[in-house]
Amino acid sequence: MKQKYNLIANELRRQNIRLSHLRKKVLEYLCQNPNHPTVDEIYVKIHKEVPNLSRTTIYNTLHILIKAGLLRLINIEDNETRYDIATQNHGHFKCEECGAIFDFNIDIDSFPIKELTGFKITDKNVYFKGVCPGCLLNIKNDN
Amino acid sequence: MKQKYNLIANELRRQNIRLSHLRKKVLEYLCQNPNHPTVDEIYVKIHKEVPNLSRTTIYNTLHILIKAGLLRLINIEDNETRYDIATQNHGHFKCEECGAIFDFNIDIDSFPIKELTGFKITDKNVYFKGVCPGCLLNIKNDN
DNA sequence: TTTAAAAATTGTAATGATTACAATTTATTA
DNA sequence: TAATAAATTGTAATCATTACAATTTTTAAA
Repeated sequence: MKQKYNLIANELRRQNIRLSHLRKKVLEYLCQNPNHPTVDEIYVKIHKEVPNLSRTTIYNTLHILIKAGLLRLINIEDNETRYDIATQNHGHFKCEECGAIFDFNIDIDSFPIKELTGFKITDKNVYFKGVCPGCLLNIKNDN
Repeated sequence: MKQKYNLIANELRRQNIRLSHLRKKVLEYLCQNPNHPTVDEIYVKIHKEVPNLSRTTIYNTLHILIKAGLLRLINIEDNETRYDIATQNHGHFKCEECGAIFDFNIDIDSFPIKELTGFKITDKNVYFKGVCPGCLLNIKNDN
């Protein structure tokens, strides 16, 4: 958590992007909650400590982090955008029962795709959907 | 094109989903334009032939096809939802310069992910982003 | 063929996330 | 301390999608 925060803080400094008080808060939240939060989840939490916080600030900060290559935007459902500070090579599984998102390791680079030779690839995403073991159990028990 | 249309029409019949005049139009469009259209692209085209067409009808039809497992919703950007009638196992590459989406073959099932044992997986998606060869060439020539 | 019920379609209004932007506040530098 | 730049706020606009009641069309039965 703390290591990741420091790594990102350093990278921002290197890119001459100021880490203001509110941006620190957002970055702390993202590092402490790597559970792919929505904008609203971030806003509601920080708003408790900073009552006159604007949603626009959250959007601004997230956009800056994305532009700096330090945050990844996750599009699984078309009506909810989520953010992921863990930028290692991994996929996402979304449970359609409880809504939780699970990370899983997958080395996408190990499949060279010959149809994409000559393409410049800057971003690779894998996401699965289905039902997680916990919800599968609940569904069974309900019957 | 025609084969795919017939396959889907049969499956709809099997599921007791009526293929009305407008639904036929939408399905024809999707089969003839497997280039991952947006709702608006579909609407604008069919609206030319059917002037008093409602957008809601397009949404309804697409939802019905998705529910029947015959259409796939693609979320790459968070502000544009696209639809894909080709349901074979393939990935999508989106060019961030020209916006085009390219299909590529990838056999996702060939990577068993041990972290997801016990999960019920119903949907697997892979998408990449970057710049396509055509746009790479244009960028080079502009300099 | 006529009629009643069911399904499809329309069109308007509501929703809700995101963005635009001008005004204000805060931080930085000379 | 003053001048400048950057960050933040808050309201209004945008835009895709959904909700829903009214209307039209289709289906199936009498």
